[in-house]
Amino acid sequence: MSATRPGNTYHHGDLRRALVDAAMLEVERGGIETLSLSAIAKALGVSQPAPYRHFADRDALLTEVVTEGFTMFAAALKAAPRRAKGREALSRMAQAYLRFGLDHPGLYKAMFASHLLPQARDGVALQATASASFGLLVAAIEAPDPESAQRMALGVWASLHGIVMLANQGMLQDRLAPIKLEQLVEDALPPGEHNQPSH
Amino acid sequence: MSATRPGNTYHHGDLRRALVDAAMLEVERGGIETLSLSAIAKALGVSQPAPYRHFADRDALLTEVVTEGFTMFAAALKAAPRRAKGREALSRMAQAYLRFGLDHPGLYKAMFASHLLPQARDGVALQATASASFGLLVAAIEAPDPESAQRMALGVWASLHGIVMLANQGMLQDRLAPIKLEQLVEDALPPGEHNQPSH
DNA sequence: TGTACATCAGTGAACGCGCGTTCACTGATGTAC
DNA sequence: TGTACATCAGTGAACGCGCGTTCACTGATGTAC
Repeated sequence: MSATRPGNTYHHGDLRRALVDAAMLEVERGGIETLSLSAIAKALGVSQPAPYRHFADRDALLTEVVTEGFTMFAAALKAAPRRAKGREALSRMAQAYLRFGLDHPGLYKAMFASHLLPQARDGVALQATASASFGLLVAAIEAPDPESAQRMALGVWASLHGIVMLANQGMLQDRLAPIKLEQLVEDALPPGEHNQPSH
Repeated sequence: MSATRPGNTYHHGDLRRALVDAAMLEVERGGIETLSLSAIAKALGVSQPAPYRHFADRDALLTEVVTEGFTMFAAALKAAPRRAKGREALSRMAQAYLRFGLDHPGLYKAMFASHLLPQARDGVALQATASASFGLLVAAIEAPDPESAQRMALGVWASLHGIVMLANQGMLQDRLAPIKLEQLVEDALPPGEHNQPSH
């Protein structure tokens, strides 16, 4: 009866968990459009209406998937700088951003370019979750005042988002030649104090 | 019998043209996912299978829409600099890019973030069309050598793409405060010779 | 420990829907002579 | 100009499909006494 369902081992075991995992895989494989509740239920060896015991509808399951995506994403950004500080920390965070986007193309697109985020119902909660990640970026920027930091962070975010989306569309591979995506990310960051050499 | 169908005024008038126009409107309104051949046919007062006289399938119609989108896009970029040269020309082109993206959210997303571009069948032709626009961007960049120009253009492109996509998702409006999208675009460009003031 | 009951995660059948697409056709338009 | 024919853009009916979702149900699990 508790909200967190401690040891939920009913009939199936933990269908809710299994649904979210399967949905996440499907979002990665085929994107958000092709995800079908029926197909997932069938794949899990469960009847078609079974998912409705755990999710009000298709979008509710998708929202859960995307929410978990944002959590993973924030964790990746947070962990990236390790002990580094200042400009180096920002660089590592940006590279972690790129890596996450490339490693999870379907999930990333579902998070940042689907109908879920602009939606009235769950969009607000998702927006808040997404904002946490953006906050990490702002905090990693060194700027004279908060407004500059916000502005620079927006620029960096847009760049990273563009790089990830274009790369995942396959639109950069022919044009990169010797240039690497990592270098493109580095170029997108504000210059460091000592104008450090590219690596 | 000519390929261009000179005065095609058969039964409907010009169903092909009408289909593309209606599809473009639908892509703008509801995006690429919700576009339905049947619905469009019905809306045009024509039977459900009529579109198949002009397009092999749904994707063929969508490809046509996106191709026209790229043509409009390239024209907008090309026209933007007017008589300006150098850095000012680049700035105007970038602002035109932003404007196009904001004015045609559904079309822009269909062009740059749909399944069509990475597709084997028509993707190649589309990629070529898209490349023309990117070429305009490269040409507008002043750089010591072609490789630098390419690299800088990729950076600018990614920034613009990110700004457009995030803005159209509604993810920037709460964060911009006094910052304007146009300013964000300006920030994304390489600095000019005289470090000109922002306008 | 044993029994009666409440809860609730699953089932099976069915719904209405709109979709993309195929088919054989019809009838309007264009063309050759 | 008139007729016979070819072309081809449309129609009407139908297909199979998978979808999201609702419903009344069943049977396993958990709980109170």
